[in-house]
Amino acid sequence: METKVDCEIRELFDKLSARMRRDYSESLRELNLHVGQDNLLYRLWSGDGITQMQLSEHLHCEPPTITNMVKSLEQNGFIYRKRDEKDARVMRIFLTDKGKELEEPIRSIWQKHQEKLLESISTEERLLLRRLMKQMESNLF
Amino acid sequence: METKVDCEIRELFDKLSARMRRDYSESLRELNLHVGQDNLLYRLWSGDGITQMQLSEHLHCEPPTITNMVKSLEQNGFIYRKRDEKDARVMRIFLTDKGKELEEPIRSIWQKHQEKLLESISTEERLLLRRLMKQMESNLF
DNA sequence: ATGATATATTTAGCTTGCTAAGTAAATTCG
DNA sequence: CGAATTTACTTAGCAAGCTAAATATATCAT
Repeated sequence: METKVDCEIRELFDKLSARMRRDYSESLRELNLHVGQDNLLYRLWSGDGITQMQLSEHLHCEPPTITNMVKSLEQNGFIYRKRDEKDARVMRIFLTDKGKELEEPIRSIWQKHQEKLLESISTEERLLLRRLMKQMESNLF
Repeated sequence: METKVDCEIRELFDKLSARMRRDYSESLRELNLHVGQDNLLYRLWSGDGITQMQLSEHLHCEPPTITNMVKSLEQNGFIYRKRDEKDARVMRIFLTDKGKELEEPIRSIWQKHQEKLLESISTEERLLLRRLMKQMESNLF
């Protein structure tokens, strides 16, 4: 009985996150972006010039993943890389104007999807949901 | 204020699903499996011999993705493919013994992760969580 | 100072996931 | 019956994400 509930939660979570990913993917395509790149840009909006290592920590993904994402974003003119002056090992990542211009449209896409996701869920329920998700998050770490 | 809650839910959801994916990935590696392959096998346990098209619908992913997953699982000896006798276009997918043997260890991995995820969350809260997730799911479709 | 170790990034190679375009078989319709 | 359409799958090519191993620079300890 309990196991069944848990299992449905696992399955639901799986289905939901896959579905959200696909939906985001579709919306972001209009901006010439891939899923995940929005999160990287988000980090840069709240502070340019951080290192790939810092991005890797903030986005919870491995350094080679950052290398690839950064390469792709650079080729598309959204960011540029500059070697650190003090430490020649580190690369610092900066937004181009083109990259800065994406903040508004991306935030608007996020909001659109959030609204759709949380439709017909009350404020109290949203708060509860957030609490439960924070609990789950701390369970995993 | 409301927007902030929504936004945190989006971010939390993102972080949680990425984290779960990484954790599953690590556990499944011991079985020589990749994340996602477990779900495909799960479908087959509840009924062998379905077509790639049916897999594609059940797993909510595109036919080329199924082609790739099936190819990889076949090369590793977990499944085999057989052309349909009536319709030469369709491929039917079957479990090998090696594939059938994975059911127990995979279920046990799932359960282990579910327990960790839902630790310290009461049965009432789990039920509520499930309801909210079902609501979100139907919002997206 | 120099040899060993640690850190930041890259490269190679894999799978999941996608789209667009191709192939082959079945079905439909004139 | 035969041409057009639909259906099932494959191929090619891309990005996210991973691991393992390579490279290059810094730092630490002797």
